[in-house]
Amino acid sequence: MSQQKTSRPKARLPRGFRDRSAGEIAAERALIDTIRKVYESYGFSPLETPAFEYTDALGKFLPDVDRPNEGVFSLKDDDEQWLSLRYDLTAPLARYVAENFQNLPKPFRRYQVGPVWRNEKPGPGRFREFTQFDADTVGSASPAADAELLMMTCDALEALGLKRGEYVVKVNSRKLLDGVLESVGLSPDDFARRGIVLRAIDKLDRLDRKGVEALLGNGRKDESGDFTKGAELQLDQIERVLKFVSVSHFEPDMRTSDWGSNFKFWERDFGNTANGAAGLAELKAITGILKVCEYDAARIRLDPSIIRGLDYYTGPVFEAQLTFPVTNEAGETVVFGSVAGGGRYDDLVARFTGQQVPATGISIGVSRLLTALQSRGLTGDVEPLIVVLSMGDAAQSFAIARELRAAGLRAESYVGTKKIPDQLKYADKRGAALVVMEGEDERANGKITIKDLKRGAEVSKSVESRAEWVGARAGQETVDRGKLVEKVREMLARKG
RNA sequence: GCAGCUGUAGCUCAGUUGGUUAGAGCGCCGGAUUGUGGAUCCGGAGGUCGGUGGUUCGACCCCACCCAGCUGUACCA
Repeated sequence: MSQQKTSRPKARLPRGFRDRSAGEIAAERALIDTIRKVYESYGFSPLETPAFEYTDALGKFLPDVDRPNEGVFSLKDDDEQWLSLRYDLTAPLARYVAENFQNLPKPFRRYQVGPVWRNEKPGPGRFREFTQFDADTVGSASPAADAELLMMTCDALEALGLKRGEYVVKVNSRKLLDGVLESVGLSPDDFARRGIVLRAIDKLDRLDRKGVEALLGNGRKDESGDFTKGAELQLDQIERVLKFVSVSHFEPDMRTSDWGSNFKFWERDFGNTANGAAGLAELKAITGILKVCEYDAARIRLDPSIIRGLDYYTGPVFEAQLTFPVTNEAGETVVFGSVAGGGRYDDLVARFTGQQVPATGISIGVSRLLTALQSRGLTGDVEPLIVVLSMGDAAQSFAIARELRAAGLRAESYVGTKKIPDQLKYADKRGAALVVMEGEDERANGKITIKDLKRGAEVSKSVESRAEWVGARAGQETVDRGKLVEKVREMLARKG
């Protein structure tokens, strides 16, 4: 026996994964339904792809090694080919488009919602399995496609109950930053240093100006003593880069709701570079559309510090942020990061077909958004539950439950083996609204008893002794058997 | 990956300056109460004190290594 003990498995969740129960599921379902309605109203259609893709389709082999990248969950199929769990919904879309190219309408517009997996170290609010909700337009190079996604994101957030000013969708273009770097004298081919600069700018949210300066220069040491290598820029180069991104970050006075003045400022600064000019042209086209459609800078704002993930974005990049404070599980107020992000990726499909297919998309982080919205009381509604106690044979209580279900109510019959007090405890724990009892007494008199658990709980607060509590029969009524459904409806309505 | 902190019952945690049978609360099971959820009381089950090795007459406690978790940081397509 002691041998068996040592081999007993420990009941534990793999780290970075979560169990989710009724309340959260209902809330997520409501959130997804709301977004879905908005996306469908724009003409996007659903697509589902499997959790697994061939690792090379995801582009996730380690450089020069015949083994998948760390960061994805991978396994070898029995034909020796590597499979990986998808880490986002964009790579599977690119594969789908490449595989079905000739049959798809162009532009191809689809939305997809589902879990994605990342094999990384989890942190507070960061998991290895989470849900994303994506919308993409494939096969259009027009800034109209980008502008539409921005407007649709605003509509979705507002459909979820967010007010103007409680969120902001920020736009930038990768080409702008390339223009800045070019004008500063950093070669576009210096990928390593460019990457460090991008990452440093991406950290503006979390670090102060000094920290970002250090990362752009010689490097930075954090509180734990760990050192991060910097981009080795000269002081005047750092100055120019920070001036560009600081439009919205360090100098609130320069934050402008007038898109035009930003453009003038940037044109002077780096409009003469090829990348800079191209980026400005894109953004002007997008903002022109937004203006006419009356999505002003209170909702969608240019922000040069928006960078997003490094690799596949080729033009405009987007990020939606919440502007109100959010309380986390520990009860602390936290600055909530982005709840959606995306951008233009013109080269992804070309990986498969060799032909460039312009594409743009945005992805809502469902799990994160849910956390934020829950603190504002967005919850899914669940039909009240009625528990029928088992007081004779099971068939009897099943019959009552069936009668209630036939009337469109949500009813379950107790299928355990316990006595009445425990059955009531069970109903209580389930959060049931009502309990129905039909024992020998009732049956003999053609009656049935219905108990309102919430009202009973109220009564118990003023009850001292057990005899009194038991005798009170709190919140319950006994009526003619034939009036079951009628009475149940009445009691449910009374609560609401 | 790097750094710091933490591992004792299903959960949250006490505890021993090294000394026989390791504790509490919650939860669970049974009872007081054969058909009434709260409150209260009684009883019970549940632990190789993260693992391995060492020091010692003796280790849950001290030492070394390992493992896991947490926090920060890096990476994050």
